[in-house]
Amino acid sequence: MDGDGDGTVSGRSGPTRRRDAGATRAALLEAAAALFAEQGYERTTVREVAARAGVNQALLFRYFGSKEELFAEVLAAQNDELLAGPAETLLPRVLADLLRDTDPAWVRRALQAVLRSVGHAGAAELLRERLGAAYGSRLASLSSEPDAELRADLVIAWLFGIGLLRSVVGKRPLADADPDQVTALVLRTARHLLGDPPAAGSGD
Amino acid sequence: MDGDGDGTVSGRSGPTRRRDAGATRAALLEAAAALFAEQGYERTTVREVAARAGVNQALLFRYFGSKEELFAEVLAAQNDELLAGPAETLLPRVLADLLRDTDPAWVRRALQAVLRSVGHAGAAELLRERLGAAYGSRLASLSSEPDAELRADLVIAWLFGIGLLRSVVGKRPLADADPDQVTALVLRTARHLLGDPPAAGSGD
DNA sequence: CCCGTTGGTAAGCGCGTGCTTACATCGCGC
DNA sequence: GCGCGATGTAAGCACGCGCTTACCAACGGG
Repeated sequence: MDGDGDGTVSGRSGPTRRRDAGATRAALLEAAAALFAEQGYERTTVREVAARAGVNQALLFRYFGSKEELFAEVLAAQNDELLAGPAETLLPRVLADLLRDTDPAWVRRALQAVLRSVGHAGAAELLRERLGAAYGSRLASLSSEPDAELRADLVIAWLFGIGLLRSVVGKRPLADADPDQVTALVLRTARHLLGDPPAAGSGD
Repeated sequence: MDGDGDGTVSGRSGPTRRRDAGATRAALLEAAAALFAEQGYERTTVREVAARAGVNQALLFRYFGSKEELFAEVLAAQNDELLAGPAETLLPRVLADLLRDTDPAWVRRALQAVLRSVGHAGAAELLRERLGAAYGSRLASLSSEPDAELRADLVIAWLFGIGLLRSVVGKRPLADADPDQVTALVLRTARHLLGDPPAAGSGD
């Protein structure tokens, strides 16, 4: 920052931020997750992500290789979070995530990102092969019907539809509804669809 | 097609197709509807639409003004189709559209187009202000619960979620499920959620 | 037949996108 | 202190996008 350091000769003035690769990388990841959730993959540009992270866009490519790989890492970083917990608490927890009105931690916004990015193969794959598969097997374990897996899929479809209609589309009255009221209706109806749970201790 | 008509001087060889503005316009509309349903708005380029319609892309702008207006016309052209019929047949009919496996007439593919284009304001508006509002009032009329409108919204969310998970995401077993089986499950469960219909003839 | 309007074409424009390049400087280990 | 690799910067590239322009010829009416 000495007097002769204004670098106007070539416009290459070098670093003005303290160097911290880890923080830079985390800032990009968080900015990307937020923007993908708000706008979806297609409408989010790498310049926007870098600006929100407060870094130069070239760093996005240095740390993540491409926009595509950044998206993959955003999804992967949130994958475990979305799959945590046992089957019995799955529905209330996913509903809580979907219905939460205050700004959640970015790690909880994956569903919004993928719902807004369904045209992207990576998002569709996450919905189908990871979330869908994991949610499906857990929800099916709550039903003793012969078509338990199909019923589980219909519940998953409902969850995603709720997220879509409330947060992405903004349809009232669902968009403004009291989360507890929605949750109560959904849990009761899902219970009806799934039927009785398998007997836990009836085996001889 | 005479020997001296190879037009290599300026590359402006003039028309090679018989002129029919109406057919051209319809071809563009149909091609756009199909591509928007397959790929969503963002990933569909005007060159693709024109190529599928078998016309020069400049005609897209001549007849529709912009890609944006083309999309609006595609949605508008399918709006009435999606809203036809009374409340009692709404669910079976929308489900039939969503679950139909053979290539439907393009006019019936609006839901897929909008589900794949939810990031686009026009699609979101259609889902919210037109389809959502119309479906909502009709479904709410099938319920005598005090929160009938919210329950109707939850049914709409389900419909959209089913379309999303089956056609856009391709999640099995829902993607491969027998339409009649799905319809039976959904109708029964929706009936449970909506509760008893209003009394039709109890007034004196 | 002539002329004006209409519909079709090829080529090109301006801009924004994802991505790259070259340079500067920091920070750490020796 | 020095050297080198790591990290940050500004500028720029190649390409594709939506859209425009200029031209040609078909078509229908007078």
